[in-house]
Amino acid sequence: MSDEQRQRQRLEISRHAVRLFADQGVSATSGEQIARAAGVSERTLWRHFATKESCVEPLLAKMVDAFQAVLRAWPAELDLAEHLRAAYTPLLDSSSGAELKALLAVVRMTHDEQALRAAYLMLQERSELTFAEVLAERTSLPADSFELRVRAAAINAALKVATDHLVHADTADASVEHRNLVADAISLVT
Amino acid sequence: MSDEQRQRQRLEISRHAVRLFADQGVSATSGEQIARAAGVSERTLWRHFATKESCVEPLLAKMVDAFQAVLRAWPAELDLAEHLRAAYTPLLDSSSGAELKALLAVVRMTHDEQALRAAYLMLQERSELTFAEVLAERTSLPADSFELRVRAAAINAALKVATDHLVHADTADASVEHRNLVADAISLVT
DNA sequence: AACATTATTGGCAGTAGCTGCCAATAAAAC
DNA sequence: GTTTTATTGGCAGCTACTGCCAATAATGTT
Repeated sequence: MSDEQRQRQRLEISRHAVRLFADQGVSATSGEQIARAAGVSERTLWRHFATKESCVEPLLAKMVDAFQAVLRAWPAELDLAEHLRAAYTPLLDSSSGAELKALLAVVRMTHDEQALRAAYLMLQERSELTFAEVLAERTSLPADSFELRVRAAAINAALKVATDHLVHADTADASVEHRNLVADAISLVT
Repeated sequence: MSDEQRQRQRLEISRHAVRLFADQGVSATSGEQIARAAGVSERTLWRHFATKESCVEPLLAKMVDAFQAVLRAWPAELDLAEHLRAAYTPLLDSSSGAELKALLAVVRMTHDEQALRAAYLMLQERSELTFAEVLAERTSLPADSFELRVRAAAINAALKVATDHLVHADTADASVEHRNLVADAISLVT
């Protein structure tokens, strides 16, 4: 229960941080500002996040979770790309349109602010690990095998490129576009 | 010419930084120490590197360069994995055994020190871009195409996983082992 | 309901990574 | 040999972050 509270608070802080980052830029936003906006002392802010850039993590993690859920629903006998095209509508489902816009805004910001990009890549690598776990359940591969890790990394990389690509030319319906890009990318590496 | 001098100095600083990092750990090493060890003022250190972690970049870039050279030598009609198995001995050629050990030590350190891992991932992403350029020359794919970027990302991810895997169980002849791991990994995603 | 215990928070002081600014020195151009 | 230009160093300063202790809130016990 206590842990759940903590996650909620982290997400709350994350929202404020992302809004400030989007409004003023990352480097122009101080930890003090984030703390004040979130109604918390600076000291506890740093207890929740190691760096100010990592404040975006809880929000981004929602995207990762959504994708992970799709992976979990993947029947082992089907082609992954096809499954994605059929079942991948998680962002529209699990979050409001505003939230999706915020997510894309963060990813877009990572292209200008180096430190934020680094935080983004760190999160991606964590997601790679969870993808590997899911893959281990859905396939016959051993959980700690080299092949599994490579495949998880490839899927992760495909997801990253697709997301970056979408962010640069964002269309009317980003969610549908993202689904297709991800499916295309993954069909190339599997 | 001036730029070449600059690169040399960066590499020189990088060596000292890596040695200090390996000896005392990253967080226990201060920018002042790095500067003093490299015989340069702290101010100019920060002119050369944006963060102390990024001091490892010039050294790591040598590994990337080596791999890139192998990619460049890839005949378009051959299977990439086979080509790698035949032609991939760059680390032994281009650098001394001590330098290879230093490289692996850095990669190993990235697993304990978060900030260093972030710097490592940033470098990897830069290498992804250069891989894409080389691929554009060696294949018939358009230089800025989505498919090309996905393939470059997959190769990059495979290289990363293979390197990480090697670092955890380093054998007597790391170079040969690395060649095989990279070739295996890439054959899975191409 | 009152009290003891434990976890979470805040304030304060301090360290260190980094930046801007100007003077000093070195390199290059002429 | 002098003017110009690029590189370096020193200093001051900001802020991201940490350790430490007190305060408050949450939780459990009787």
